Amino acid sequence: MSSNIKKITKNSRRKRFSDEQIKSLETTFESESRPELHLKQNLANNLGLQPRQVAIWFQNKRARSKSKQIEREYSMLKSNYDNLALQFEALRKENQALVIQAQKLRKMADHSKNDVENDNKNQIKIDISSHELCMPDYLEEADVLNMAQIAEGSLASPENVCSLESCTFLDNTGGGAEWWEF
DNA sequence: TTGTGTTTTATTGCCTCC
DNA sequence: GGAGGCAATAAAACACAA
Repeated sequence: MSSNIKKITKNSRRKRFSDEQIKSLETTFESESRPELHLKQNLANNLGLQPRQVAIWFQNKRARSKSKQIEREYSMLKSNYDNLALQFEALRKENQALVIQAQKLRKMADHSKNDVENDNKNQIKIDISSHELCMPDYLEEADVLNMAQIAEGSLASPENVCSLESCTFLDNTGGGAEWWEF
């Protein structure tokens, strides 16, 4: 900025526009943010301003409007991001739980596979109270289990009799397998 | 009252369009 | 090449806490 212009600026003591002037400019801006020359000249005449001042006001107003719009968009994007981050964290935890569950199921599946392989050997021995029993082909695992429980006298009533499906045999990894010794 | 931060008016330099 | 727009910036005016 030249010193000449600086002097002019200092001497001419810039004043803020009146409320009425601002209101009129704002109203025009709402309908036309880039008014043509003749409209700016009309506004200047009506408001007692220089056309140059009106042009500068619109220029500055467009800049303010643009930066406010950017702020709004930023806050919207930030809000969306925060929501997505929350959803991501919830899904991450759910995924973690499912991975653990899958590992347990895989272990259980491995145990079942071993059982089937051992069935095929056609020789199953059960060690109950130091007695060793062999399980014939026609016996199911549940039958053997029930027999073992009966042998131990653990079945106090008929309702305690359970099948393979209803028992927790497969749920306790390794717990039920202790009954079998091959 | 004064120091400081914010808002508003104005300038400058660059770019695009006709 | 001139007119007009935009980004960056200066500087005056204003708001407000200490």
